[in-house]
Amino acid sequence: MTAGTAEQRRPKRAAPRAIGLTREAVIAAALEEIDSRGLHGFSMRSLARRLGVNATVIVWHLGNRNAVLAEVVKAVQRDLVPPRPPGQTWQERLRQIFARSRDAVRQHPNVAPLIGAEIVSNARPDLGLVEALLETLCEAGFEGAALRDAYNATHAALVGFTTQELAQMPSEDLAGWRTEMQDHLARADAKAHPILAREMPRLANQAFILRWQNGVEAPMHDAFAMFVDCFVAGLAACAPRRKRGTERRETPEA
Amino acid sequence: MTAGTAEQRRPKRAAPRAIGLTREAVIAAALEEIDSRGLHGFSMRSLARRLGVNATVIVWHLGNRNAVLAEVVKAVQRDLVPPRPPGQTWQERLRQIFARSRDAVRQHPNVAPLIGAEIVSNARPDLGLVEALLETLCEAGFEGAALRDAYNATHAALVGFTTQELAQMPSEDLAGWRTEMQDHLARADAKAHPILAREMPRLANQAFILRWQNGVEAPMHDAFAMFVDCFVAGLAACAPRRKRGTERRETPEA
DNA sequence: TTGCCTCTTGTGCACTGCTCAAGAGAGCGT
DNA sequence: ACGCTCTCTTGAGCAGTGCACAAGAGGCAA
Repeated sequence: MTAGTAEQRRPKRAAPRAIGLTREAVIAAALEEIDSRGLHGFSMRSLARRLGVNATVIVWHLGNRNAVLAEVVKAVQRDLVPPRPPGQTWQERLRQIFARSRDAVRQHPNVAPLIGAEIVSNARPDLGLVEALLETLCEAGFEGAALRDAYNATHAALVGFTTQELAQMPSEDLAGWRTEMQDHLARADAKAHPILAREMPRLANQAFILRWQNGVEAPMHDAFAMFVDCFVAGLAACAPRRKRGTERRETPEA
Repeated sequence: MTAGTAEQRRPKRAAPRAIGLTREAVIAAALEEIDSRGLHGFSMRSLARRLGVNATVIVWHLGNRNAVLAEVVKAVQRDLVPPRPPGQTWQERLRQIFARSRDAVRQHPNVAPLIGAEIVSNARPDLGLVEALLETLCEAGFEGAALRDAYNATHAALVGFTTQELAQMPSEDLAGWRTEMQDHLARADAKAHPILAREMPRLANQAFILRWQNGVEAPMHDAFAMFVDCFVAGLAACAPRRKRGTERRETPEA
């Protein structure tokens, strides 16, 4: 409650007490905590312990556990949209944003589920990303309702792949879970699933559903590349006003 | 521990005690509990309360909270792959699986984050789905490493959109969160985000990042349709061995 | 009868998010 | 110098969590 207003009021007055805990310090520590202990191991108390502080003060500064997480997500997704170089096609622009988005999440893989599966991450969102996507899709020829749908499809693709690539591992009994997973694959019925059986050496631990490590230990670079290729090519094919795909964008002369 | 083996051993012996709780009953009740109370509100104790049973017995039967969730996910994803009608193109097949997958999750939206963002959902996975996707992609012309990548891209698309469409709402202070969200959008800087400002009426609560309801209350049918269109068209464009897209599959003569 | 095996219950531990008083200290008006 | 208010911090406490650990109830076989 008071926490929200405290944000802007900060510089007006020096830290009244010795500790001088700030919003920013809490957010930074929270990100560290999630990076090292995982989302499951993150708690208000553990965060407070890291800061050498009583847990209640975090509630006072941020207001809520969800608020802390929302801020962490925001921090991870900072600077997703770089300045656009001249002459960049909309396809290149889209690929650039896709790549940066994945890179950002890969640096903090434990926050992936927040971004992909909890709407909390939308609190105080980065409208710059929205604008950049809209701009790119306008250039591709979408407008009106189709622009909205293309935006949604693009955003889903932007977040969807990485969220799954970095899906959370089970928090307890990891070793047991892994061997159980491997056993299950080894016992797969080759007659019922002939293609799966044939391709198993290439798929085991390298494909969704068939893996026992997530993208942190077993990244899926090639699959991501193909995913982006497919999606961008599909967008170009679906764009109502067909532009020549490789056409350069007019460089602004100002 | 003993729980895993108890599964097969069940029919060997009648329920020795009055209650006669079964694995299946627990899973069904867990799904009901998640449907009605949400994933956040689901706990071993609340599940036990619903079953009129001590919480420890659930641990005995299933072994773990994660195990319960894994079984729930499996139940939701049952029968994702229908028998394939003759003469169905691979594109049609893919669309069919996409549609069924979304429908299945939409019937139990609260489990969406488990499917999309937690690898727990992969425990004892449905290999039938894997085989169906592989078969379809083979038909599209993918093989070898490209087949693997195409499979991964397809699976990411299959789950990614719906996971986000049905992203979890914040569990507490929902009304306050919604008005805050709307205020934030209303205060958007029209000069910094001109396209966003122009399209706002069409985007508000109908687009990712810009909504205050999730897919349960504000479904995104059109966006999903475009997403699938894009992806399938892109796959066709990326397939190494180009097949004529509308070509009918040879009906097996057996 | 004795023993075992399957299922069920209660208790207890360490932990969680969050609320509610109760301060400690700085700055300000008088 | 006095209190006063406002900002920040602390501790205790509540209802809840997942799970481990006995301990028992009842059926079955020897």
